[in-house]
Amino acid sequence: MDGKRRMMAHDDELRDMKKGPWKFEEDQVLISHVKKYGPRDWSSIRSKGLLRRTGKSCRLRWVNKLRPHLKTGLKFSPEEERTVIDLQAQFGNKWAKIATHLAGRTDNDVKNFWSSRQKRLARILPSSTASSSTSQIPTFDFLPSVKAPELSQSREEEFGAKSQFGEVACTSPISVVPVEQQQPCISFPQFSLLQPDYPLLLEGHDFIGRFEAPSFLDDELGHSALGTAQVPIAPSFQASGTSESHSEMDINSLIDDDFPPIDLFDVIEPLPSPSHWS
DNA sequence: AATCATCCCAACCGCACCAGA
DNA sequence: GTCTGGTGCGGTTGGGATGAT
Repeated sequence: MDGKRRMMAHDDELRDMKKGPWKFEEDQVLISHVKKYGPRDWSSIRSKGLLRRTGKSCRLRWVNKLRPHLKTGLKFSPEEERTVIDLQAQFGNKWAKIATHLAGRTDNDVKNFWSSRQKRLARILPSSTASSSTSQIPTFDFLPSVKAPELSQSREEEFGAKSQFGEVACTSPISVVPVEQQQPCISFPQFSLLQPDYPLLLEGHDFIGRFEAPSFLDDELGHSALGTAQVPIAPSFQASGTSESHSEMDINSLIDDDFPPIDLFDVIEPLPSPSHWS
C-alpha cells in the first residue's frame, strides 16, 4: 500500500471511530482489557476490534474515570486546594506533575479545578484578566510612611477590622505600608495562600494592585504559609483619603462591607487566635 | 415556572516526545 | 537519519447541573 492509500485508510478508520460519552458496556470492555494486559497497548483495543475508540480515547477514559481509587465526584478539600495552589506556584501548569501529589486526583481534575478557580477570580476581578500586565498599575512619586501591623498586647482591640471581612481570615488591622516598587500599599497582614503576584483590580473601588508573595510574619510566628497581601493604592484612592496620606490611613472607612469578596479567599485556612501569637 | 448565568466535568484536539523499524 | 505509531500532556470545548433572578 502506498503512502496516500495508507493515509486514506487511516482517515476512514478515524471517521469510523466513535466519539462522545462512554457507555457502560464500553467501560466494561476497557476494564476487562486492562485486567488482562494492564494499562497499556491502548491502540490494540481498536486494532482487535474490541472498541471503536482510538487508543488515546481509551487511555483517557481509563486514567480519568475507570482507574481504581479515584475520588470521582468529590470536591477538592481545602487541603487539596492548598496543595494545588502551592504546587502551581512552584511548577506552573504542570497538571500531571501536580496530580501526582494528590491521591485519587487526575491531571484533568487538577486542570479543571484550576481553570474554574481562575474563572471565578476573573469574574470577581474583571479587569485583572483584561490585562494582567502590571504596566497599568499607576506609579507614585511619594511613599506613605510605614505602619506595619504591630502585634502588640492591644491587638485584640484592633481586630475590629475583622468584621469587615466576614469569614475571611484577616486577623490584623489593615495598614498602609510601602513596597519595593515605590507604591503605597494596603497590607492585609495575615492572608495565607494567596496566589503570588496575582493582579488585582477591584471594580467600584479606587485602588488597584497585585498580591505579592510575602512572608514577613512566617518565621516569627511559626505560621507557615502565612503572608501579606499588598495592594498598591491608586491616586484617586489617596486623594479621597485623609490628610494623613503619609501616615496611617483609616482604610476601613474606604472599604465597603462586602470587600473583599468572600470567595476570593475561600482557600484561606483559619488562623490561630491572636491570643496564641507569641 | 421560565430564563439566564455560572459551575463543573467529561471528552476531544493539537502538539511533543520517544522507541522501534 | 527518518519515518511511524504509541503515549502523555496541556489547552479547549460542549453540555448537563445548579443556583439566582
